[in-house]
Amino acid sequence: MGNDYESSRPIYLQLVDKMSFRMIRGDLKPGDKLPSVRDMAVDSGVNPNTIQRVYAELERMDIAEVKRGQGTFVTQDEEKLLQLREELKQRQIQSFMKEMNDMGFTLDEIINGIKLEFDNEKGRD
Amino acid sequence: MGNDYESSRPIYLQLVDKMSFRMIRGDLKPGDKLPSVRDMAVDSGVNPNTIQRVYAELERMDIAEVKRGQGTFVTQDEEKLLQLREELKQRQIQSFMKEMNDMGFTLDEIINGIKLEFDNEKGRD
Amino acid sequence: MGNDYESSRPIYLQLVDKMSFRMIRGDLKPGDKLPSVRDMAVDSGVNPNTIQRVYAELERMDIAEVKRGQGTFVTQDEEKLLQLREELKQRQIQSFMKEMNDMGFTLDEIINGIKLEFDNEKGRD
Amino acid sequence: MGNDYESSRPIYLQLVDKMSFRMIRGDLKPGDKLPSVRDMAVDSGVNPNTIQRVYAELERMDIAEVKRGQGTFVTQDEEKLLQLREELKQRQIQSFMKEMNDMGFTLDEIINGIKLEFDNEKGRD
DNA sequence: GTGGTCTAGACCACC
DNA sequence: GTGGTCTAGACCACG
Repeated sequence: MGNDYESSRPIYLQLVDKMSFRMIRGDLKPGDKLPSVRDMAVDSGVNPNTIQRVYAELERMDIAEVKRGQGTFVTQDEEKLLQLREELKQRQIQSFMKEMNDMGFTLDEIINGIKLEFDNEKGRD
Repeated sequence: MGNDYESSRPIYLQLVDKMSFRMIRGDLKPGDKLPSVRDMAVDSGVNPNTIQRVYAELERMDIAEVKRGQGTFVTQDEEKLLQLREELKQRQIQSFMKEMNDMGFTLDEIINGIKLEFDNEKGRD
Repeated sequence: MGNDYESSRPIYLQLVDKMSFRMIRGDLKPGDKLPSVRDMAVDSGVNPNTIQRVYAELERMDIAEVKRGQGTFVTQDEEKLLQLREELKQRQIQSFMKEMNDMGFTLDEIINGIKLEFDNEKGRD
Repeated sequence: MGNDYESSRPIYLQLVDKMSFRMIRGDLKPGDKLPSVRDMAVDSGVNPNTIQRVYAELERMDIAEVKRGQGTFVTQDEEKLLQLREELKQRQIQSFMKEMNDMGFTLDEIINGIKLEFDNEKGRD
């Protein structure tokens, strides 16, 4: 039954993640302007209020700044972005390692499996 | 009211995972009897039909065998369990690596982060 | 309540067979939409859950595809259908031959009897 | 009460079939004595009245003769047995061919499939 | 006792 | 509208 159900994590948080990813990847650089609330609402097929909430959350995380009348921008504070990058990395790794540990996999198995997967991915390019 | 959103993955699939984990960890060994449908339903706080579906799925995966009137048992075929273990490992790794790749982390960053996390975990024992 | 249960083969499997037959006969062609779960439930005088199980089984057999919100469709993979056709053919033949063998009929008797029956059928057209 | 009900065909008719099969196979030859009603009732785990009905039916079919005080015997009339054999053969074939026809198989496909199955069976001896 | 099937009716996610 | 999940409770076959 090819069900996805990837996660019922609230849409606004999914969008927060998506924007965070773009920032720490460098797709969105310090000082870059984010799409307008209205544009992003249309692009995401979502209510503008939801985007409003996304931008508010990004500002609360100190990685975006809202300038009234101009729009929303990626923070100029590069340090903040690096910090977020590290946090996200370790958060992902921690939950991954907990699961793998619960299933009884050893460190070697995990690292070998990761290298294998990495090579496979590279091969597909 | 007070929704968790912990995961909307269907309960029956969560339980399939849970039982699979126990088998590949060795908590449940080949030939072991699984709890009766009704017992597990009570233990899991779930309807017996849901457990029935779980056991049917485990049988479809060839990792459990149903003996009518006697109960449901872990397969005797150890090979099947090892196979499942590898599949689950690579499945977990694949989804993890996809996410990390999307966030722009390098292989070295990931492996170093994992070793770090592993040492921290060990330190807590 | 006037239950039939004419054969003790579960209703959902009888319906799986019925749909399989229609597909391998070509009454239902690749890409054709199957009746909605609710419609078929009414037509068959059966609970929608039973039909749901039928469609899940057809999908598991890779001869139907579920498109969420749109309906259930015969697979586009014609190869799969031909494969199923062969399987069903040999399954029917096997159970027939077992019975005939139990009754002590020879291969020649069987084949001659079949040709005779075939000619009679043709004659009735 | 160890009831089977495997098929909902009445038990007495199932037993009639079973005895017929033995006769046309030659396991029971013309003039052979059938088990006593009481013995067969015990063997079959069935009420003696049911066996009474079986033997009555076999007599009605002219393939068994009841001799009061002596028991029930396979008919001496070999012709009758051959006739029954033909009837059963054609009855089986007819229902088989109807099914195969409904599924859309050609005569050639059927005959080839049967020869294939026959060779496979022989190989297993 | 065991698991297997089926119904009735509810609520959800997707389009 | 579509299918997917889950509950509650019934009855069945098997041992």
